[in-house]
Amino acid sequence: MQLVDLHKFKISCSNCNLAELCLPRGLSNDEMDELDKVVRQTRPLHKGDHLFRSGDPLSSLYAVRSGSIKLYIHSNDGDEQIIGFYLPGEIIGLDGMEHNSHSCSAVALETSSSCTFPYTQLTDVCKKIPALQDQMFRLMGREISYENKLLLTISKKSAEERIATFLSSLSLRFRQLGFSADEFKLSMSRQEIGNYLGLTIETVSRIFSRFQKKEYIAIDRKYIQILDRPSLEGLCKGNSSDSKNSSACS
Amino acid sequence: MQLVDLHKFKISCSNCNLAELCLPRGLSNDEMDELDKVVRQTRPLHKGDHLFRSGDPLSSLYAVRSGSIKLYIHSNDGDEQIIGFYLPGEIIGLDGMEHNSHSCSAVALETSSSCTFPYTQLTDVCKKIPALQDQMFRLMGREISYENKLLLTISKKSAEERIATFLSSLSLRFRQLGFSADEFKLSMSRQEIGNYLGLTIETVSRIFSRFQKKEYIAIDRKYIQILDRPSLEGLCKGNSSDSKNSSACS
DNA sequence: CGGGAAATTGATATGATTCAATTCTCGTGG
DNA sequence: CCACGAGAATTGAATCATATCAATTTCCCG
Repeated sequence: MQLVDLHKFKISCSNCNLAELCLPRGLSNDEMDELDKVVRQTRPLHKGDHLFRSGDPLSSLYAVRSGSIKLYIHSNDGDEQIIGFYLPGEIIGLDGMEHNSHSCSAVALETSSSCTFPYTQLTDVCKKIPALQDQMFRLMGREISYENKLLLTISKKSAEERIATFLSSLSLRFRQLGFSADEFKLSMSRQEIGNYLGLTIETVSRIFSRFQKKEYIAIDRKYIQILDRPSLEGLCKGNSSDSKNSSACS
Repeated sequence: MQLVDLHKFKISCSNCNLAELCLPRGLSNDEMDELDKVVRQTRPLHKGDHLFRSGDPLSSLYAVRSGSIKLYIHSNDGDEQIIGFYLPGEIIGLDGMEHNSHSCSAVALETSSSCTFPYTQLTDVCKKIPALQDQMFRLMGREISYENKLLLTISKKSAEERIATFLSSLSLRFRQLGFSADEFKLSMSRQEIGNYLGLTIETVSRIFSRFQKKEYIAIDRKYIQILDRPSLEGLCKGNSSDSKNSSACS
């Protein structure tokens, strides 16, 4: 097999199994062809590789295709805050649309790949395809709602509740991707989980141990199993130790 | 003067002194006329009146015209989290674009007025006017960046730093509106400031007292004066290090 | 005026952090 | 292939920042 054969692997939204979760959601076949003219593949990212950094001009938006990407900002006195962990089908770079330059940085947590949508071309296609504009608005609205909820979690919840919420959210997203909701790998370190949730690494570790002792979860290094979903989701709502009634815990 | 005379006061972006901060930013005169066909006035809101509530269908986006509006969400166990305080020229309702229904509630902190942009009409105009779509994207990107910074503030900063950041941010926004940056009225209660920043009312009160003793500020009930801006801004190193318009905090 | 919510201030409690000491893992090179 | 070293994670003890509890005081608003 020769190098030119790689052309066969040209990224295409029409053939992508993530299309229904991702940018092309809601597009007709013809419209998707238009989007396909714009989308580019990106070389695979290795753990630690940056997709973009804070301050870079906004050349593109990106869709995670495989693996996972973390977004973070830093303050000028050195603090770093992780904004989110992004899984396949999720769009990153939206924050950069304010000033046409990225205000956060994106780094791969593991070997990952992404699709690239050059920004000016993308907005041009949006102008031609109303359904794409609608979807862009939806995605940005989702990002805003997501951060609203995160704000509530960090500002109002105890350490246990934050971690329960984090695990429930991951679990839900894996299910939506067709993976197991009860058993998955955490691609981020305890340090990163703590940073994201406004906790120290020690607190994260202690709470994982506590959850394991209570048999809410089983955790081995990076691999985690949800054993008692009702209890875990009870915690998301703030009920200290009530294992009854559960509901969406995003 | 008769009631019909009120027609004279039909809201119009073309004549609005906030146009450069608000949705019509960057539009030509012709384009602004298109937007004017869509914008509606809303009856004045009194303190405590809701513009919309969580769960309401997204009928419109709103621009604050005068006064101030707070947005908040609540969790299913009753916690409430204030997401932001919105001043004239700022757009609210964007979070509802995910599911076409509001995920947070908007309430007036004082007598306020707003402009209403019926959502379907607005997106239709966006499809006709590329510059308006661009501006919508910018505004949504701004909202996302704003929440990123807030997340950092709440998750990584001490109580003093959070309050200093809050005051600096308000001050900056008042200046951009053409009001005094050094002397203004806090339209929100201590309770609401605390809720917004993830602190209790007692902590907020104590820190205001401390800042006053140190002569960073003078505060009399709702009226506040910035006396020592450098010290205050020294306390809020926590804002994102974007080199562009890095004026004050957040 | 007068009642009640909002704000202030002080004393105490506590959840999470910090400091410290191991233990565990994994990648690397001999 | 194994041993080694360094980072990651765990666990315990002490500390601290902020919350909670409690008591006034202030100041709107009716």
